[in-house]
Amino acid sequence: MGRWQPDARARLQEAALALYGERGYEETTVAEIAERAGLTKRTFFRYFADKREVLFWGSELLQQQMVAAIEAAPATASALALIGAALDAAAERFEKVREFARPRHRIIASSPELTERELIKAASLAAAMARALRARGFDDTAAVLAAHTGVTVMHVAFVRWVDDPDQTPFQQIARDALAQLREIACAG
Amino acid sequence: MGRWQPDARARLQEAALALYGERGYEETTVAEIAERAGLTKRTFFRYFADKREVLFWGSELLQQQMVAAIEAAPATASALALIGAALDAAAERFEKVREFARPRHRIIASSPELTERELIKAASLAAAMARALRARGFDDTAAVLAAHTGVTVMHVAFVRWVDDPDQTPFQQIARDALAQLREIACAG
DNA sequence: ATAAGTGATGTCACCTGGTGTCATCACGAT
DNA sequence: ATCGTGATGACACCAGGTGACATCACTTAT
Repeated sequence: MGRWQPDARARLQEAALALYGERGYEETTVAEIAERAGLTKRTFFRYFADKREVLFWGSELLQQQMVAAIEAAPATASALALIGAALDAAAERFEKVREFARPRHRIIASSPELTERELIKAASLAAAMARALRARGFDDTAAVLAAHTGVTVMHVAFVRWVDDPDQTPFQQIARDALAQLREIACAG
Repeated sequence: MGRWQPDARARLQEAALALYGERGYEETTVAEIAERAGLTKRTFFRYFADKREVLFWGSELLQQQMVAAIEAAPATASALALIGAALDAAAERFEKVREFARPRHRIIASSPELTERELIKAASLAAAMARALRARGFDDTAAVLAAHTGVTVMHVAFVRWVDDPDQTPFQQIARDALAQLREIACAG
């Protein structure tokens, strides 16, 4: 083994998740996270842009998979069908990280600063989905509306899923929510 | 005139808007804003919780008016009709501040930090609208979906409105967007 | 085998956002 | 004239974040 332990990034993530959970986000210091990981504050900021980002590393993966699902759907698909395909992709990803999703979500929900960061990630996801929809011929307004709507449905479903005692699959919860949205928009 | 010039808050807001516009948000220091307003850094933080909040003071007014519009609508109104009423209220408010809306929006869009703050304000608005919808008998999921959808439509319309060379009324742009959303959700 | 180079880390100094605490001063009330 | 009150200033301090440079293990060329 060399001078440096491997997986510095993963160690920092684990340390941060643990400390944020134990003592709260605001009460945790970057220096403490780094120390717990056997590193220094300066090194923390070489791996993560700021104190919040350590909880969001890897969130581009979800974005990539949802965009890919939109691109891969049959050419005849409606906007709502494309959103459904993206949500199925999200379901696949979420089920894979179920174990971490709950504590992470609890931490984020407990801090306005972290909630802000999550919201801008969601906005970035929506923008990426809108690009994919535009690329499939939808006009700008329709693409943006559909993309944001999809992200909203995802978020609503996520909150229900992460605290669901029955462990209902995300896919089912999301599909129900999407159907409910359709009712709202088409009724009256 | 006494020791203190009046309207310290307004002076701080003006100074901040001017400096953020001239030199950029990140490049502007709270001490500089305070100095331009004839005050000190400490006093700035007595009026505003942080460097971002100075651009968002008064945003509860929009929320109050949109919620009030939902509460005041006829009892038979559908969820979509209630969103429409809320958007009309937003239109009224936006037209009143048209002059400031553009430079302020430019500044916010230029800084991720400020965008984050705007997003959490939007989320708070959506939560308030969802409460109002629940109070009118909608179940939780429907209320949250409708409220977020309304905020999305508002935002899409706002971005078009603020840069529209024809100065089309916000109300019209928002109504068009809402109709387009309906098409998306009900088609296919 | 030794020297040079490379990449990850540590060290240190520094700026700025943000807060707690106490002093100060103008004003109104007594 | 005195006293209280509320807004402000002054000052010290902490933590997030960054730039610059030193350090050390490991690799590669000679």
